[in-house]
Amino acid sequence: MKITREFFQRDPLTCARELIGCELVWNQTGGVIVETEAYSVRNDEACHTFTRPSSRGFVAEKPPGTAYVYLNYGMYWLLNFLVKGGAEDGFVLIRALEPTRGIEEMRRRRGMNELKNLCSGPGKLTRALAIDGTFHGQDFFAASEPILHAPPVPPEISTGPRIGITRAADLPWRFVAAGSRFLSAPMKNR
DNA sequence: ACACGGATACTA
DNA sequence: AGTATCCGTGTC
Repeated sequence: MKITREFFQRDPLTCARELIGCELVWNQTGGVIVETEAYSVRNDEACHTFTRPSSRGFVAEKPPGTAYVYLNYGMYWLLNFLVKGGAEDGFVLIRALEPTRGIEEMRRRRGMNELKNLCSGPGKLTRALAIDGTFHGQDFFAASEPILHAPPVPPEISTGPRIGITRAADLPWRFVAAGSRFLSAPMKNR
């Protein structure tokens, strides 16, 4: 089932949860999303909109579902989707995939053989799918080819605190496919 | 444990 | 122009 723009016209927590299990495909490479994080424009000091005026402008101007891609630590592109038009605006960060498409091509781009290491992190999966800064602001729902597909059956989900942040580090806004071996880090039980 | 690396947004 | 911070990864 194809994901439409309306999917992203809800709050970030709902979108982050329901993206787990969806297949993300770009140019014959991709996988099933097994880890996401929600970021909210309101009451979330970890969201880019809290410290970046350019990010607030992005939310104001772009339609829901737009790709928000930025360079972190000077080396790794991180992929988010803009969530807008529901109870809260914000972003969903895509943190890990279970590889399904173009595995040999992703192995080449990553210089890695082990399947569980290809897309098990937000910086890894963008490199595997060849996503970079040119994707920032791109509206995938204006294109003909869908890049997101909903699963026939929603997977079981675990939640916990987000990874790698300093502000609002206590909020349990990380979502993973329960028991997946393709995560960026193990989920703490709660 | 540590180095790597650059955009963004501050200060002045 | 100088500084602080940042949603990470591979190798040490």
